[in-house]
Amino acid sequence: MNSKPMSESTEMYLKAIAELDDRNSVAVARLAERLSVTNVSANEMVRRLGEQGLVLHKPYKGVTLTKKGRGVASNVLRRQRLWERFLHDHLKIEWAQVYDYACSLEHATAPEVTEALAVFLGHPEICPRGNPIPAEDGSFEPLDGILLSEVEVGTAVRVLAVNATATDVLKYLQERNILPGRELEIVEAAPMQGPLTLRVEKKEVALGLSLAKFVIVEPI
Amino acid sequence: MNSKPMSESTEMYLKAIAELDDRNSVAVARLAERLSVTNVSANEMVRRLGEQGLVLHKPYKGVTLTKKGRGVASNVLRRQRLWERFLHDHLKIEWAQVYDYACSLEHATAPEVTEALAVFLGHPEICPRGNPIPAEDGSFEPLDGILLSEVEVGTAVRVLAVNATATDVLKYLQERNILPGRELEIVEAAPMQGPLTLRVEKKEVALGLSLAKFVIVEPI
DNA sequence: TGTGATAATAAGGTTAGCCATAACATTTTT
DNA sequence: AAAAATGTTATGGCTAACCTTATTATCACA
Repeated sequence: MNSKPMSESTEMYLKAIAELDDRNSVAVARLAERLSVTNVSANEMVRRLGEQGLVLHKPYKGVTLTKKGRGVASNVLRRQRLWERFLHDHLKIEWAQVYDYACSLEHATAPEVTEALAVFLGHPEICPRGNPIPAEDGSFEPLDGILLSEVEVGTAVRVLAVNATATDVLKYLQERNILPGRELEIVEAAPMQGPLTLRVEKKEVALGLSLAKFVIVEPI
Repeated sequence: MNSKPMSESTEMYLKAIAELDDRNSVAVARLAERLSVTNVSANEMVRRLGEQGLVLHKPYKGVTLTKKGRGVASNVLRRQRLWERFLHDHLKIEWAQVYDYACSLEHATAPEVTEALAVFLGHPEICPRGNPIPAEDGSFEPLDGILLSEVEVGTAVRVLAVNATATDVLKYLQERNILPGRELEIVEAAPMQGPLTLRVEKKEVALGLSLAKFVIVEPI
């Protein structure tokens, strides 16, 4: 086993790559953006991660997790999402804030605690945001849904997951009832990358395309 | 409110002082010992804490928490001990390991999470090691017991709390059933700072004086 | 094919928290 | 009161992650 403790920073980078990754690679600039660091810092860190064999960086082509890196990332996601469940279901913390609080806890959680937590929670399979919780061995089945931003006008869909992580974005979506499990219909899509108009819970709401990219849905 | 986030290191120092403190002051060397850093490092850190108004350091006389420092320390202890309760009562984690795991979690816990946890746990008053859990405002009533090392031979006592923090020490005590709530009798005290012989749960066990100093008891 | 946008690297700086070694100050013990 | 033990400060060094500014490399498109 090569389970030397990873630094918090390392874990955050690997997790961010896993969260952004569409099974392909992630631009270092996207990474920098999500982690709120400069491009230069992200590049430095990516180099370090590469030296540790956690990622593969092809300059100008993006970063990919190695097998080892993916393992660590799954593990982080598992801890993160188990804590999300606990905070939401048992501590009754507001949906939009759960991600953020869980994020702090995840780095402070030993394997034994993680597994005890999983048992306590009854081995949940998805987190409050709708994402699958990786198993202890890192495996999980990816959601098969499509981005809300790519749905045709007139379609009725059900929200599978919300992939945003910033609390303010989550709050915004929560206020508009765009939450896992809810059903909605695309009423209109404004031209020129304009906002969508959705019918949610009998009300019409407008949603910018960039936010719609955070929402994963399936047709119903 | 002066609640800028304290660094993990700062929290650990303040907590250590609070845990060692007999309402008086703590030698910097004791602090260094408990935190496993060199004396030089501890002195440096104490200087920094002094500059922030968290402690008072009288050279050669020890460190004392200021009002502000004590407030922060109480807060850390509250988080620590609430997590201990959770890990022990709900996650069923072994008594001796709870302190250590809780220690990592405490630094990653926002006030809102702390209070939600307190509610979830039903506002417990003592941690699994027997120590009082400070209230949200930092107040708590100190235990009034005496050190096991100072009890007269022949006395029967009840364990109130175990003040050790190192997992191996806790394991050692756990194996010998020296746990909060247990009753025991001092059978013999070897001369020259020698070990105590105790009767615990009908068995006799020997316990070195330095370990006995971790155990707080009350006569019965 | 050249040009503007984007990505990467180079160079030098900052901070917190640690380390070792050595000198100096004080307290405690003899 | 001197010696031994202990505590403190001074110096100089280290590391991980960040930063800024400037330069260079590559890509993508007109």
